Amino acid sequence: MILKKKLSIVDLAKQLNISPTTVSFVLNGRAKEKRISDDLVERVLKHVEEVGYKPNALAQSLRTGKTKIIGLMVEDISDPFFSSVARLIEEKAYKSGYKILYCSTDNNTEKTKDLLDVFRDRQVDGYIISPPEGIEDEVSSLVNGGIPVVLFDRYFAEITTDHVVINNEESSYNAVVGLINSGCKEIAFITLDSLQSQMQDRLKGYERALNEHSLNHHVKEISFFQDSENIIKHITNFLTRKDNLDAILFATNYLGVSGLKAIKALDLKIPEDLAIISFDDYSLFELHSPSITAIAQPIEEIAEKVITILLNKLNLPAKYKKNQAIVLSTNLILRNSSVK
Amino acid sequence: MILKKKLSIVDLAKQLNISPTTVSFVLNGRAKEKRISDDLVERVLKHVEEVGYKPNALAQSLRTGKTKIIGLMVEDISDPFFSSVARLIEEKAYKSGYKILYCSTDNNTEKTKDLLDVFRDRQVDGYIISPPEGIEDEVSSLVNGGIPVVLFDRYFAEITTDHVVINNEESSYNAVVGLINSGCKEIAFITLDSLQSQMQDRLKGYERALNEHSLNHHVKEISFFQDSENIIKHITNFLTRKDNLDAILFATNYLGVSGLKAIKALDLKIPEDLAIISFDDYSLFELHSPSITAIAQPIEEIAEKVITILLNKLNLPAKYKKNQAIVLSTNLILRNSSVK
DNA sequence: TATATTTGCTAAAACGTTTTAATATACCGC
DNA sequence: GCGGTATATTAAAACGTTTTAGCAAATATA
Repeated sequence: MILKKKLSIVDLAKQLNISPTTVSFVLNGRAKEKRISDDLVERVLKHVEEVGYKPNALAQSLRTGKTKIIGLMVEDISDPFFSSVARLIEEKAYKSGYKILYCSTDNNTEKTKDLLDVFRDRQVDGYIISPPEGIEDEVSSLVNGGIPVVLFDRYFAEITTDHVVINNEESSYNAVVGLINSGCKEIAFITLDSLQSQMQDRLKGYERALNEHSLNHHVKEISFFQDSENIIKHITNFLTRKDNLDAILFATNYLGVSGLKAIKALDLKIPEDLAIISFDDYSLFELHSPSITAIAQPIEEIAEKVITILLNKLNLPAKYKKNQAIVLSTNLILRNSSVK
Repeated sequence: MILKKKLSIVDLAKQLNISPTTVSFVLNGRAKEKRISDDLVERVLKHVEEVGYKPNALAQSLRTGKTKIIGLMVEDISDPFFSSVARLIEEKAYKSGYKILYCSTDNNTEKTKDLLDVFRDRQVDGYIISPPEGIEDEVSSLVNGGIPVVLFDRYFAEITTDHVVINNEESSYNAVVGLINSGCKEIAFITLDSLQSQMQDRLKGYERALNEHSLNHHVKEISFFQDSENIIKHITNFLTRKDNLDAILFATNYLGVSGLKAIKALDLKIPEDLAIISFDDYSLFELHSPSITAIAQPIEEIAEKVITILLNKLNLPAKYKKNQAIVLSTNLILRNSSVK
């Protein structure tokens, strides 16, 4: 890769004594259609190869309106769930010639709106978003404007969009039933004070399981906008106040991690004093002593569905763009923390 | 954010009955310099505000040659170390109006070369790279071409570039000395078969510590291109063959994690049978039983230095662009796994 | 031989900015 | 009332593509 003065398609055309139009047609594979002679096609391609010409992507984008860039907004790229999904999405996107412009929303509505503006200014071709609360209108106008958008991890019930989520309610229902079957009676649900669909559904599943077995509800909602220190404090406080609990379901992996820290500090035994299940599996839960039962999301499948839907929308004619709502199943990985 | 037909600066000018040039000058804060009357400036700004005009970033980039995009290449965005650094870099970049185009290199030389081409085609203004082996020439030509590049986590001794790394040799030296002081005699180093600077330096530190104490070397190099399953197999095999070991230093966090899995499977006791220290701290090491001593990299500081250097290079005149080689210190977090 | 069709290629406009160089008017001193 | 300078604004070129519409020559049709 040597950085000479960059050649333009006009330079190229001059060198070949033909018009830029012809070069462009050849390069865009429209030679047959435009009846460029095979001789000339070959001459162009050979020369392009020789001088190592690369078109200016900006100029192409300006002219065509297509950037081949996908905007990816996740809650937090340093979260293991989101970074794993992002990794897989990136891989598949690059394979189809798309690049990823990314950002973390922090679940912050205003920040997200700004970021959407940035993406729009940059004219990304499509959006992949794990949306915070309060951006329904913005998502709507994108969708109504015919711009490909795929939501994941959560969605807005009020607006029709393509989205890929998991069966949150069923997942937490099954987890809680598992706890009940292993003898737990006072089961807490530690979650975020979030109205996002995935959080609400997880709550519903928890409540349904308890109701069906006539058990007491113990819900602790923690504000999303806390650092890890404070989350631990709140959980510690909750556990100290509620000293009759015998199990906890954590609604996200980082709540689970903070919970484990709190439990360790309080010197409680898992699962004897307290059985544990957490959403979102990862290596920590596997290696922990005792190992932690987790609701594993099908990360590969999520990424696969998200990018496939988006690429289809990007490349297929509008009439095929029916909205898809994909609901994937989780996998309850039973480990020692939930068996009394 | 409503998606009307997008207005151009020309439309705006027509509506105001002035020339696009004037609008452009006002919008770029060059009104004073260009002696646009205060009246007109106000009229323009008011109208821009009213119609919600946003300039087309592509056209701007095409004209100015600046994209306000930074290309970020990390080894693997789903690795906790890299995703944490990426997160912080992203945050600071956005604050200065820069966006991040990112990708994972997989430490794959060819893939990385392709990705560099993609970034160049997209005309990113600057590069942040944790480089794989074999891209010295590509990095050289960027640097020689006057394009801002900052390497991190590792660098190339043969070429002068700005880079931000940690004191790898000293860090592993100190870790090994720690193990020796707590009575270990047969200390293994499990690392990657990598010629990258950080890996070589970590190896050097290990060897120097052993040599100074006349102890036996036990180095296990694992190929980078393995999935986690195979890494565990190799470590298990190594541990089985070398049954006289009493301590291990892992050269990266995921080697550490795989090592813990292997150790668990072999039912060895930490630290009684085997003391453990790993590079790169994260929550798993803190919560593990016993907790795992780790060499923590100063993630905040790394991100801060990287982005500061890059932004300076992007915004300061060329003459100030002296290369900086930053070496930061790690923090050996002593936990139970390394105290016999 | 005149007319239509196909073949092979291109000129010029367009995308939406920024920037250079210029113009036109007003003001000033003398 | 004339040269000079400051003031206020703009026309046009440039960035590097793609694409529309069209031209000329060659071939087919009648």
